[in-house]
Amino acid sequence: MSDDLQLSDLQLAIMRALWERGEASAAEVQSALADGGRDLAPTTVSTLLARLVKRGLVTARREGRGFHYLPAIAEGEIRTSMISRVTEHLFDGDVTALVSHLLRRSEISRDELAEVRRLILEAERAKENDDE
Amino acid sequence: MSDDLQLSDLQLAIMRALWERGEASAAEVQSALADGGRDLAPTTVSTLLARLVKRGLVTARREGRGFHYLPAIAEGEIRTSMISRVTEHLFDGDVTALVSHLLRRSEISRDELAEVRRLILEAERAKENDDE
DNA sequence: GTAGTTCAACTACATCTGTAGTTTTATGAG
DNA sequence: CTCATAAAACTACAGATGTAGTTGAACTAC
Repeated sequence: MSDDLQLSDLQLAIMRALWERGEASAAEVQSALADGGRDLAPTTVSTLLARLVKRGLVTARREGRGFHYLPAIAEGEIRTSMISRVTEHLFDGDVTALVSHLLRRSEISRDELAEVRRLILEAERAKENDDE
Repeated sequence: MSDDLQLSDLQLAIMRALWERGEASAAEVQSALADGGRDLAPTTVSTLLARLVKRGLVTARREGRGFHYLPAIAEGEIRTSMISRVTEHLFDGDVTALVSHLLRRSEISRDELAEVRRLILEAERAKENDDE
């Protein structure tokens, strides 16, 4: 499971634009990126999209004059795969160590901490009802 | 803070070898990688080390016939930087969302959950004594 | 239907990475 | 002092990525 789907920041930004919208034209993606501070030439964005299509992460569908691009993979899958990599290579696969690092290093607020605690308790309850 | 230090898996593997040992010769790094399943030519490892030196992440120190390489950056710093990136680009900077994902998606064991819960409570206590 | 506009397709190129061969240099053995 | 050896330095090259220009095809507005 998980074909090791690692994306660069820029590729991720593009996928995010698509995930948010469901689908979009190259021009729309270009604007989205520009709004996010990455003002790339339209051709650049098209090139990137074409590469993602080639790689199977995005589907292109003819839409009148041009194309519409839609994500061919779920955001959760990418998240899982990318986090796996970090956990694996940076913490020897020890999720606990990763969380520990997050709690210590990040500027995590009191509210966030409380929220995380809630999540944990919830996860524990879920595990209970789940005779593994 | 954090000059965006992103390392590839292979680069990380090398850094890990150095962090574990404090310092090492190219040959030692080569063996370490081989033990970890990446059997690269000695020259390849040297090339990689040279590049890391050039990039300032590793220091080379003459040691008799050859060199000894030592990490010029702490493991924690790399971890922070790489996790930041993931948090930023994959979860819009929302650490809580990242933890939530970890709890739901990862195969996290009951024991790990308990450990994480302990960490949270500890972090909360620490925050208390810390009139922000 | 002719010209302008808008995309997609194709081409280009620098940089980084993974990978390793070849050349040079220093060092230890004899 | 010479030779073998080992390690560093240099060179090479393919693939991925970031970036964008050029070309060609199709649609739009006259």
